[in-house]
Amino acid sequence: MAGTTSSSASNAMSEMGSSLKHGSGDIGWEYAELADASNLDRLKCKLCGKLVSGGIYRIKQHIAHIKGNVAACKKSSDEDKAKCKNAIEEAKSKKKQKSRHEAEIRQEVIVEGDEDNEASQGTRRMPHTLGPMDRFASPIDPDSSLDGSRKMRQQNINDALFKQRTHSVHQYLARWVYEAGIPFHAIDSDSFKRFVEAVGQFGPGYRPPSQYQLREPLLKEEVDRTKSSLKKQEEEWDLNGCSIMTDAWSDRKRRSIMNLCINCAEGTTFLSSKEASDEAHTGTYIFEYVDKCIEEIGPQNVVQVVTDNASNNMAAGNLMKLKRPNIFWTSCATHTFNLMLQGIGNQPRFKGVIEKAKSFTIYIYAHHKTLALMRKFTKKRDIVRPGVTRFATAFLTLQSLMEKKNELRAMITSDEWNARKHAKSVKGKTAVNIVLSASFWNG
DNA sequence: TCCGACATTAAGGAATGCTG
DNA sequence: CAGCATTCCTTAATGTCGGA
Repeated sequence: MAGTTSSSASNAMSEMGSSLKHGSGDIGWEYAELADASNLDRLKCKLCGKLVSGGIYRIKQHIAHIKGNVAACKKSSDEDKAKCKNAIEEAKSKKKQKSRHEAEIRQEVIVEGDEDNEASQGTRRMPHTLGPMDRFASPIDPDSSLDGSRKMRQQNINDALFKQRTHSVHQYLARWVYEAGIPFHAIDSDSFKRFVEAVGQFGPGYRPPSQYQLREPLLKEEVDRTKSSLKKQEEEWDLNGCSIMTDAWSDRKRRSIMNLCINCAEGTTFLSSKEASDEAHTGTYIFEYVDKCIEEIGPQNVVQVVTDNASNNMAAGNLMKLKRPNIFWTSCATHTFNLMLQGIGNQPRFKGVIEKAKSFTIYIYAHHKTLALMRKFTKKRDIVRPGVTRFATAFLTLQSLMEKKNELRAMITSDEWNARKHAKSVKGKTAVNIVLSASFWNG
């Protein structure tokens, strides 16, 4: 769609012989126009009419009489030459500036107590421009003499110096972590350690990949690698079979997500997930999704499917039984347990207490001041809050309330509590009544 | 609910590399 | 050195989210 409109637009433009079409303000367009609307690399020099392929850059070279890729334009004036030359130089200097900036950043890096700093600065340029031979050099620094001396020195380095240097590297690392908002635990990951070691082995002048490299080629490589590393698991599937586990949940944006994981003796793998907000989670829907995945893995490998006990899942289970009678449809034990707790919780005797506890905790957490007050009295400990789906937490809440019984009672009878204006509201009073009532605590 | 600051994605274009 | 392919970068469009 977009392609057709843009090409028709460029048609119109080239008819007008205008360079406007290219939103780029590149000066080259003053001297060239598209020779062929469909081929952006094929350009015609406005001065001598020469056809040049290879894009606007070569037009500039053509005008500026820069040899190597195109024949020089015979009709360009000195002014034109200068203009294009400037444009090229400018772009080049811009690039240079960028790399110089980068180099400067590198230069700034001084690892304290690094007495061969001077020496390495001298050689820094060398690895910067890798020659053709570097390709064949061993992954470890090829310059053995330099490398050897450095290694020796590191071994002989005295403790204090070593510490100092480590510290100064730490600082650079920490700054990066803070600036970029890297989660702290990232530092513990093995891949990070490998990375650090790799940089160390590379020596000075390592250039990190660009954003582009990171998100396109490198990512693709990594995906392939991961896939191949899962080969082992797939073999295990073939050998001993596997189970599929599924669950649906809502993320923080209230999007509904369905997950499928595969479990086998080798471990658990995430298989796929699906955003299913706009689909009703009917049994058929779930069944189709799971069935598709079974098809992918190979029906002969799948032993069972594990789900929670929601009725739609049970419906899906029935469908599955019809289509694939040899696959077990198992409901999750935890969920069964959860349902049991829920059943207990619904009995009138517990229900009242739970309701009271709920309204009390909700009140506390609804206002930040009451919350702060509560934390003060309970010494920073929170009350476990009831989740809607996980019924066990209702009981955990009760337990945690019991633990803090005395603190809570002290809190609501304190002056600080009474000074709060919420305390006089209806909800506040209800909360107080709950905590003070013996029937609540005694169940 | 509207705005502004960012983040993410997609597409276009420049630069460069390779080959005959 | 022309022609084509590939890589890289920039820009424009679009999406997201917190705060007024």
